[in-house]
Amino acid sequence: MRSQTYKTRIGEEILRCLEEHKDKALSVQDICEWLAAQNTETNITTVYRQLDKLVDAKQVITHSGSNGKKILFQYIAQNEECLNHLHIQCTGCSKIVHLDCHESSDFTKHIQAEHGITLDFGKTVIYGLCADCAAAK
Amino acid sequence: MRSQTYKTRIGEEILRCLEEHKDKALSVQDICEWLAAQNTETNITTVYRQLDKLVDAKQVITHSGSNGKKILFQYIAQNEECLNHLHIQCTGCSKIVHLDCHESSDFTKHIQAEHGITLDFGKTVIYGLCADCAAAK
DNA sequence: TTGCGTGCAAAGGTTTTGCATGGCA
DNA sequence: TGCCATGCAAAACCTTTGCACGCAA
Repeated sequence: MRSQTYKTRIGEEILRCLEEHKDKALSVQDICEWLAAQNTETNITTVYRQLDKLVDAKQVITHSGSNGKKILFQYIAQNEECLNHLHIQCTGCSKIVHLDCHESSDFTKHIQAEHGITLDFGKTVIYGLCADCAAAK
Repeated sequence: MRSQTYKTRIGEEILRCLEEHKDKALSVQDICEWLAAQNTETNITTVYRQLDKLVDAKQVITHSGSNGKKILFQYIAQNEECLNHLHIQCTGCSKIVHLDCHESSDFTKHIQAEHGITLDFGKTVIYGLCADCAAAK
């Protein structure tokens, strides 16, 4: 349990980075480089630790990437709404699509009712290719 | 491009291991230990290389685990049928459920038609808690 | 002043690579 | 015999941890 949290420049910049890339999947490396480009050089360790705090505070959700090697830190969940629907990430442009339509919630209910499984939206990322990337091929 | 492939004892044992655990997610470590238990001691490097070949040959699909650290090697896709439906892994017992019902294919079609995204079944694992594990809590 | 945040270095774990040797065809 | 497969060691990579110092409150 964390008793208190200080507000620091780096912490705020990381949040800003995540907010500005809400629909993109970022790696820790990406965040570090973005910070550097903003003249906020920092150690990668600090990024990891800040992200841990943000995850604790439920402001950010983390996943492992489809490549299996690097963990990708994803979008910011402002009022936890992202914990109530599925997400798709385009394997081409790594854009995130939020599935908050009712067909998806029907699907979720079906999984629950027929297969007995309660989905974990915070851990799941569905991969696919978006129309733009498909057209670009 | 691989010009040829030899059939070796270790290669066959790894396939057997995957077949016998079709509904479980395995780590490379797990496979190694299973082999050792079958009196087929081997180097972990060999397992990695065999799995690479199996992936090339589309006999196996690999994913990164939900924890984000270890890659889990999953089931074997005998005639690629697993590349045509989604999979759910229980975060409790790591059992794999194959979603080959038509509600799922309706969902897939919806994603395609309304969101313009073609799902990548080979890269996607949906996470959730199965009924047994939920009851055990 | 107190104690969390940061940076650096080192450790830990997983996966990949290089090279010599072994084994299938 | 010709190549691919294997084993061992080392390297590469990502993430975590320890410790001293800096900085917010």
